[in-house]
Parts: sequence; C-alpha cells; structure tokens
Amino acid sequence: MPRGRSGPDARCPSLPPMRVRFAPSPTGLLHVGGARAALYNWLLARGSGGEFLLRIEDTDRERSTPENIEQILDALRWLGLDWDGEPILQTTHEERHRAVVQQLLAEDRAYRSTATADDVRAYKAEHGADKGFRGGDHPTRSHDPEVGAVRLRVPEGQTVVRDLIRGDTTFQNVHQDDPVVARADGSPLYNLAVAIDDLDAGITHVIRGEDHLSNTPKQLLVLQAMGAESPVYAHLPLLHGPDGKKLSKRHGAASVQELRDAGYLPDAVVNYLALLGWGDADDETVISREELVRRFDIARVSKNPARFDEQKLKWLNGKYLRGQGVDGLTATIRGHLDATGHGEAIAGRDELLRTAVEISQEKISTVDDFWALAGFLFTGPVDDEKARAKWLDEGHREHLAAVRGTLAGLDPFTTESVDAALRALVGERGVKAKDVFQPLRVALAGTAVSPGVFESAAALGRDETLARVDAALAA
RNA sequence: GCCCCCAUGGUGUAGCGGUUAGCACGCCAGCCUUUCACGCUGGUAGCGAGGGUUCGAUUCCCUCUGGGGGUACCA
Repeated sequence: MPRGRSGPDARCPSLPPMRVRFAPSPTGLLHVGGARAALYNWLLARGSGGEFLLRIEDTDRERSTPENIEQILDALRWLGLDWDGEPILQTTHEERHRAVVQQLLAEDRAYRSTATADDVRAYKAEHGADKGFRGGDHPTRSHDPEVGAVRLRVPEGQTVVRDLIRGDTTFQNVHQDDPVVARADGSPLYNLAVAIDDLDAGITHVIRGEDHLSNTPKQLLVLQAMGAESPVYAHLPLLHGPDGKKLSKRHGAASVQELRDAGYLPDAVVNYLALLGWGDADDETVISREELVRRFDIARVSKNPARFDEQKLKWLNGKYLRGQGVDGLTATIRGHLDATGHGEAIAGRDELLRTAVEISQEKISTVDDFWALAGFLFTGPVDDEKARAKWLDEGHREHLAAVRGTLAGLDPFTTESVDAALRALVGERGVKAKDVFQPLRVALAGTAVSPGVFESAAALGRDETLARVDAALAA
C-alpha cells in the first residue's frame, strides 16, 4: 500500500479511520508542546472517525507516580481532549517486551554486549566519527545469555522515515550504532517498547514531537527485525519561547495547568494551539472545535518551529470570553474565584456578580483579569495613591461633593438615570466631563481603571455609592 | 565532533515559477469616548546571504549563514 505525503486532495471526501495515540511520560505538568501533540492526534482521530488512545510511558518508575499521571489526565480533560478506552500503562506490557527481546536474541537479530560508552567512543575513534558502533564481533560481545545489554543488529543499507509533514528522511544505517534495546537485566528500553506497543495497539499514525525524529529509525529497525509493518509518522516542529529558545517555565506559562491558572479558557487554548504551526488557505482565525476537527490536515502542518507567544492567545481568549455570554462567563468566573480564594467575597451575591461580569466583560482578556478590574465592587475601593492624588485633589473634591448632592436624591438609581443626572451636572457646571466622572470613579473603585462609572455606581446601588463618596470626601 | 531537521514582517501563517506578497496578533494613528477596553478605519513592517536553473524566482537545485533536535544499559 503506497503511503507517504498525502496530496492536496488526499483527504477528500473522507479519511480512512486513523488510530492514533498520545504517549506522554508522566512528569506532572502537561507541557504546551505535549498538549499540542495531543490535540493534533485528537483532531485526526475525531476527524477521521478513528480512535485516540492514551498511553502512559511509565517505565521510568521514579517520575511515574499516580499523582503525576492524574495530573496529565486532568490537563487533557480540561482541554476537552477525550481519549478512547482506558489509559494504557506501558509497564503492563513488560512481559511482551521481554519476549520480543528473547526472540530477537534467538534469531540472532540481537546480541549481548558489555560495551560501555567508552568502548563505543574508542570504536569511533578508530573507525571514524560517522561510523556507528557494531558490537557483533567486537571483544565486548558476550556469549553468556545472562551477561551484557542487548543490542540490535543494524543491517547495511538505509532506513527511510516516511513523514506526513516533512516527506521522506533517509538515515544511513552505517551512522547508526547497534542500539541497546534492553538492559543487562533484560528490562526493555524506550525505543523497543514504543515500537512494540504501537504495533500491538494497531497504531496507524504516530504523531509526536520532532525531538523523536532521530528515534524513529531505531524504532523502524526494531519493527523490521520483528518482520512487522510500520506505521506512518508525522513529526511536529517543536515549540519555542518568545526568545527562540526551547519553551520552558522561565518563559511564563509553559504548561496547560499554568494556562488554566492564568485564566485562559480551554477552547481558546485549543484554538490557539491548533493555529500554532498549522494554517490552511482559509484566513479565519477564530475557529470552533468542530470546525477544527473538520478542517485540520496534518499534511499542512508547518515544518518550522513556532514560538509560543502569549499575546495572540490573550486576544483569542478575550474573543472566547465574550462569546460565552454573560451567564456562561459568570459561571466560569465564579469557578475561578472559588478556586483562587475569593469565594467568600462573592458568596451570596449572585446578582452583583452577574452585573459585575456584564459590565466588565469587554475590558478583560482572561478570567483572571476580572478580579483586578471589578473586585472593588465586592471588597471596597483599592488603594491607588496616584489616582487619588490626581482626581481627589481640592478642585475635584468640590465636583465630587456636587455629584453627591445630585445622586443623593436620585430615584430610580440606574445606569441610565445616573448617566443623565451626571451629564446634566456637567452641563450646569460648565466643566469637562472627566473632571466630574473621574473623581467619582476613584471614589468608588479607588483607582482610575474600572468598568464604566455609571454602571459601577448602579451596580453598587445608591447607599453604597454615597457611602464611598462620603469616605472619599472625608479622607 | 558526528547524524538529522528547519528558514516569508517583531510573532503565527497564506503562497506551491509571473501576485500591488494575502490574513491574524502586536505596534502606530484616527474615529467612538467618562478612564481602560471593546468595536471600526487607516498605517508601519517580510521572502536570511551568495551562486545556479529559467524568458522570469519567495517558490526548483547547490553552498554558506542562522536557528533547532538527537547523539544513554533516560523517556
């Protein structure tokens, strides 16, 4: 069956079902690069009516704690990337891996060797730096079945990685060392385990980060030694930080968990990640999950590494925030406030919260922005020295006193009525609008940046508004 | 050192031999306006360099330069 780079119309009208997998090693946080790999796999599975499997590469027992595994699952759930079946733990396949090692040994496709890193270096010093280590008839070759690591015999020739994103990459086998596929104690190593697991799971497409590109020929060699078919590959370019260096914690949010805590919405993160390294002829930027599933094409993924730049994600997040509608956004924000220790401040104030969200939504781009902007409605004015100095000086206090007089007898006390009354006051006094509005804003919020003043006053109600004005006047 | 990948504005991308090089974020300006935003309008800015191939290269080939990945009895 011919495969390889799919042509421009290869995915029309519909793809054959793809069975794909995401195989993270459970280090705790789900790195955004990993999240993107998971997303692309998920999009392909859902778009082709196939399956998305989750396999935990837990052979490193140190890091593979139940807590770490749970964290990864949690992050995937939050993103809405549901997997098919139960998560598979790689360690549960160890028996099969060992059996394959024994078979390779029995067929002389692998051998035992006690060669150390120094032995390999010495070999290269003698044969050339670009010559892979061959231990088959090297002094370190071990004939005792209990002694030495297991190395795979790399045959002559070349190994071609067929990649949906970058076409064929040819690796000359001479450059490859005979890879160690199992430790001296017989325990399987990564490249062996992965190849076997993907084979056994019937994975049709392996989509993973480019950091695995040079592992792929080794895995292909294992499959070849087993006489098995190989899957199709796609290696995604890596994600870099704004400075072009590998993305890490010091660049700010580098994991899904951090993005969640920073107040981003899963849909926005998914949309952003999908567009980071992929784009099609359509110029749309805000693309729904369903649309993404329909349109995503692995062959159109970019070959160059992309920088993770939070600015666009912020913008996109604002779009999704406002797209939720006031009730949806209120629920989202309530959840975030509960999780960040502000649950008490909003308890029992549902009406005010909804109003606060309504008048704040166009001014925030993350869920986390809400409290900084509108928290004053619940907890009283914040303390911004500069704002007070500028807007509550002698001259402005006089205007504020007039404002108090106007608002004191206002009924009803609504955004509209406050608006009309204050504008009338501005007209009477013959001053600039902001000289009247800003002092009130600072009296209510304690700072010069807030939702609209009329809206804020109405949200607080007349009594609270007057109390805050009095406090400002008295200070 | 050795093996491998990549290269369109500051960022993410469209382009698949002939385009005024398109879109989005950012940035700047204007409008709106009670601050900040949202929204709208306009603007700034790009094919890494050098060789080829071709009537014609951002597009194809080579070299260089610059990024990146790998190089474990880790995953």
